[in-house]
Amino acid sequence: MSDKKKEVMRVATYLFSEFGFENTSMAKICIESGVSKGLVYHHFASKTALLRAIFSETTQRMIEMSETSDLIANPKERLVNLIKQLFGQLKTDKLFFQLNLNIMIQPSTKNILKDLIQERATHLLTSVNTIFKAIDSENYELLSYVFIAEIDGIALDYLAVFDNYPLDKLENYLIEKHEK
Amino acid sequence: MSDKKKEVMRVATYLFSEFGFENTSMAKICIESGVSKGLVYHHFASKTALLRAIFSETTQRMIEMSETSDLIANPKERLVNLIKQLFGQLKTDKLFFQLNLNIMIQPSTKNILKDLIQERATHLLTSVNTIFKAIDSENYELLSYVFIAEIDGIALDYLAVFDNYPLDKLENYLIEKHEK
Amino acid sequence: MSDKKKEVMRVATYLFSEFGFENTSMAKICIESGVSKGLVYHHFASKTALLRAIFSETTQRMIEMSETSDLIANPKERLVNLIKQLFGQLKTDKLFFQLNLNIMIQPSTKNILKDLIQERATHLLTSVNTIFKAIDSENYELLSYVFIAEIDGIALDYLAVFDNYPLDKLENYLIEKHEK
Amino acid sequence: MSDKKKEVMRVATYLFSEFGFENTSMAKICIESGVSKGLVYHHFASKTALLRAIFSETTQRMIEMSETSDLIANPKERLVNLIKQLFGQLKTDKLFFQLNLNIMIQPSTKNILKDLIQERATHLLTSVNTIFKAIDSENYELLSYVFIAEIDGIALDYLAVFDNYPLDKLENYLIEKHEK
DNA sequence: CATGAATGAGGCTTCATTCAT
DNA sequence: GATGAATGAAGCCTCATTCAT
Repeated sequence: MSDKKKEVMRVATYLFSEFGFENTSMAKICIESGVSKGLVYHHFASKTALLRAIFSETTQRMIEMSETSDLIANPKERLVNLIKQLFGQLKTDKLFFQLNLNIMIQPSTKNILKDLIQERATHLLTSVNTIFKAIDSENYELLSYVFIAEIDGIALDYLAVFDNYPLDKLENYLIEKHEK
Repeated sequence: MSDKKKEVMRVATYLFSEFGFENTSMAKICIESGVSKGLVYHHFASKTALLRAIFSETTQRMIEMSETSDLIANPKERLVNLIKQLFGQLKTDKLFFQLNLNIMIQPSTKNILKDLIQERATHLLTSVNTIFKAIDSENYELLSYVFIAEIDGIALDYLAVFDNYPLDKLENYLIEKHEK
Repeated sequence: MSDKKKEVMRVATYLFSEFGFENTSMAKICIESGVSKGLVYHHFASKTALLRAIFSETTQRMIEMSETSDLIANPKERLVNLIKQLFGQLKTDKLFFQLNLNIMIQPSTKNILKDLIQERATHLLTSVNTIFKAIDSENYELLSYVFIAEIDGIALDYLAVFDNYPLDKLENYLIEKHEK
Repeated sequence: MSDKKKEVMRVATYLFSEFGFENTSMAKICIESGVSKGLVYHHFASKTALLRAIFSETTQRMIEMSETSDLIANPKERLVNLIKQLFGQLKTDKLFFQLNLNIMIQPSTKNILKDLIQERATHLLTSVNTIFKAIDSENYELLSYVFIAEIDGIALDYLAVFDNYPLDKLENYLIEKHEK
C-alpha cells in the first residue's frame, strides 16, 4: 500500500473518531493528509468505501491480536489474558474504540458496514464461546454474552458516559471474577 | 407547550433515532411534522437547541420513572424492579434508547449535550448507589459501576452489535443474580 | 405619538445607525424596544415605512434647527453660526449623521427615500444659497456647493475614513475662512 | 488568476456597486457570471472574502494610478494633475466610486474592511501631504485634510445627494484655487 | 499516480410580514 | 392598542464527487 494511501487512512481514522463520520469532509481529510482530492478518489471509490477500508483494517488488527492469546492452553488464563489485552487497548487507543462505537451505533454508518460489523461480532463471540465452553460447558453461551456485555458496557461508560471512570478497578474486578 | 411544538419534538425524536442527528435535515422534520421552517425556528433557536430540548425531556421522563421504584422498601426488590423496568423500556422503546446511545457516543452531539449527559449519568449513578449501599455497604461503588456497565453493555449489544440477541435470557440472568 | 411608537423609532434609529438598515431585523427592533411584532406593524406599514418615518422626523429636526439661525441678520455671522451648529451636532450625535450618510449612499435605501433626500438637499441648498447671495451675489451658487461639499466631506472623513481626525482644526479653518 | 475567478470579481464589483453588498446575493453573482456556487466558494472563502479581494484590488489600481503623477516635479502641477485624474475617474467610473463610498460608510462592510480602508486612507493622505509640504510647509497637514474633504464631499454630493450636480464647475474651481 | 477547478444539490438559518386572538 | 404563533421565500455556505490535464 502506497505511503499516501496509508496516510489518508490514518488521517481519516483520526478525524472520523474525533469528529464523527458525517462531520468529517473529504476536503478536510485531503488537507490534513496533504493530498489532493483526485488522489483520494483514485484510491477509494467514495467516502463510504474509505470508511469500509478503515473498518476492515481495524477488524484485521483485532483478529490478529486475539490470535496471539489462542496459544494459551489454560482457558482461565486465556480469559484473563484477553481481558488484560482489551483493557490495555482501551487505555492506549481511546480514539480507536470511540470510532468503532460511533460507527456501530450511528444508523447511517451502521448500514454502510452491516456485513463487516456482523463479521467482527461473530468472530469475537466465537472466540469467547470457545473459552467459556472449556470453563463451563453448560452455560457457555449465556456466559459469553454476559462477558461481552460487561466489556462493551465498561468501554461505553468509560468513553462516553462518566468522567473520572474507575477503569482499573473494573479491570481488577473482571480479572478476579474470572480467575477463581 | 403548544401542539405544534410537541409534534415537532415527537417527529424529531423519531427521525434523529432512526437516521441519526446529522442525517436528519430540518427540512425533513418540517415536512414530517407538517409545519413551516419558520415555526420550528420560532420555537427552537437551532437544530442543536431542538436536540437539547428533546434530550432534556427524555431525561425528565427517566427521572420520573425511576421515582416510582423509590417507594419500594426492600433493596433487592427495588433492584429487580429497576431491571424489569429498564428491560421493559428497552424492548418497547428501542428508538428511544438508540437515540440516547447515538447522542452520547457521536462526538459532535456529545459535545452539544455534555452538561445534560453528565446530569443524567450522575442521577442514575446516585440512584443505583443508594440501592447497593443498602445491599452491600462495603463494595457499593464498584457494584454500582458493574451493574450499570452490564445494563449499558446489554443495551449496546442488543441494539447495535448482534442480530438475534437473547435479550430475555440476559434479563433473567440479571434478575437471578441480584435476587438471591 | 404614543410612547411605544416613539420608543420603536428611537431604537430603530440607533440600530440602523449602528448596524445598517439591511442588517437590522424587525425582530431585533422588537426585542430591543420591548414591543411585539404586531404592534410595530400596527404603527408602521413596513420596515421601509419605518425608515421613512425616521428620516422624515430627522429632516424636520434639521429644518427646525436651521430656522433658529435664520433670525441672525448679518450673513457672515449666520454662516459662522451654521458652521458651529453643524459641527456641534456632528460631535454630539455621530450616530445621527452616520445613519444619514448610510441611507443616502446605500443604493437600496437611497431608492426608498429618493424624494425625502431630494427635499432635504434642496432645503439645505436653498438655505445656504440665501446666505451666500448676501455675501457674494455673483458666485453664490458655486460657493454654496463648495461650502456644502466641505461640510459633507469633513463629516465623511471624520465618520468613515480617518482615525484621529482633527475635527476641531477643520472647524476653526472653516470659521476663519468665512469670517473675514 | 483564472478567467472564471476574474469574471466573478468583475460581476461582483458591478453588483455590489449597483445594489449594495447586502442586497447582492451570492446566487445572483453566480448566475450573472455563469458559474456554480461551488466554484465561487472554491476561489473565495466567503462573501466577505470576495469583498475584501475586490477592495484590495481596487486599492492596488488606485495606488498604481497615483504613482504616475509622482513623476511630475512641480508640486502645483502635480496637484492639478491629481485633481484632473480624480475627476476623470469620478466621471467615467461612477460605480467604482459608489461602491467605495458604500463600503466605507456601511457599518457592516466597514468593519469587514477596517484594515484595508485604513491602509488606503493612509496612502492617499501621505501622497497629498507630500505635495502640500512642497507648497506650504507650514500648514501642509491642515491643507491636506481640507483638500481631501473637498474631493470626498464633492464625490459624495455628486453621487448621492444632488441631481444635476455641476461637477465641471467644481472641478474648475478646485483647479483655479490650487493653480495660482 | 497526481492535481485542483468545477458542479449542483442540499443544509442550516434569517427575515419581513400576516393574522387570529 | 397589543401579542406572538405561523409562513415561505431567500440567504450563505458545505460537500461528495467528477473530470480535464
